[in-house]
Amino acid sequence: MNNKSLCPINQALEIFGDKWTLLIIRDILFNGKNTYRDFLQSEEKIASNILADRLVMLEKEGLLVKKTDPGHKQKIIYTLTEKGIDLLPVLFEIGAWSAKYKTLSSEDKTHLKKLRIGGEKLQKDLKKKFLLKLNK
Amino acid sequence: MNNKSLCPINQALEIFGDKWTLLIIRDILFNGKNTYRDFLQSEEKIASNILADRLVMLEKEGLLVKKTDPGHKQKIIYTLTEKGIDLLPVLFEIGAWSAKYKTLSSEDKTHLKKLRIGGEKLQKDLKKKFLLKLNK
DNA sequence: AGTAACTGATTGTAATTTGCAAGTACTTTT
DNA sequence: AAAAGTACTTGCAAATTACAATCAGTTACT
Repeated sequence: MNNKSLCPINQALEIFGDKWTLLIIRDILFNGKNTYRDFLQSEEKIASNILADRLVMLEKEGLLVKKTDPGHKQKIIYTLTEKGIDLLPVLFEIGAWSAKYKTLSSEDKTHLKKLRIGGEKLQKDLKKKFLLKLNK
Repeated sequence: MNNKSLCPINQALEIFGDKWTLLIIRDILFNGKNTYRDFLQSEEKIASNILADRLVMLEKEGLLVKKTDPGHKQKIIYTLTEKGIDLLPVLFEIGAWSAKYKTLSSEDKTHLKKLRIGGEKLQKDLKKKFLLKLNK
């Protein structure tokens, strides 16, 4: 499934047009996860080989970087680059769509409502927060 | 790959989290396509069995409806429902992301620039246009 | 009326991707 | 020294996708 076209939608889908990639990015952006274990343990139970594959791909594509935790040689912290952080608006719109058409848990509903009310500002703040993480 | 979780992102991805579904919707929304042949002939060369599968799924999920062309019994016109049309913001954001990070054809670049300048208004107009199509 | 082209599919088979369970190699904790 | 935690890797079965061919009804042409 390689390079079907130069269409912007298609080019984007060649990176995150699958069932798992955006879930990993969601975990980082909304659920505070940043290690292999974190991702493995998330609700949807991604398989370890798929996870490894996607992490390599996302790094290759420049959406995230690996950093070893200082004082914890074995631990690897996955951090989004700006290119990755900039998927925030995409995830917001997907969330908004689900909020309108899917039955969600009341937890998710209030969470999404907050996001909708916060809107632009909240997205900017979130982006700033992750850019800080990236640069330290 | 069924019902991994109730997370809004995941629920959405279970519908359009693959390489093809959003391309079909893009074709309808941005490229004026609305028949099986149209979709088959688009740049990325979707296989006919995959296309058939996705169209059935999208109808089942309520994102599009089939209408037979009056005066052309064989021809089936695929039309987005509001649920489908409401993926417009998602596609916009994906386009914006690609505009920032991918090398695009100059054609696509000017197209996306127009969309960015048009912004909200353009999205509203597009939605109205497709709602009209749906209701006639 | 007969034939060719067009329509939305379906079928069969090979290639690819995913899912699952187990294992590896190294590090940190106890 | 042993146990638990870390990021993966491996092997194999199952599911999905890709590709080419075919089908059956409809429309257009002569």
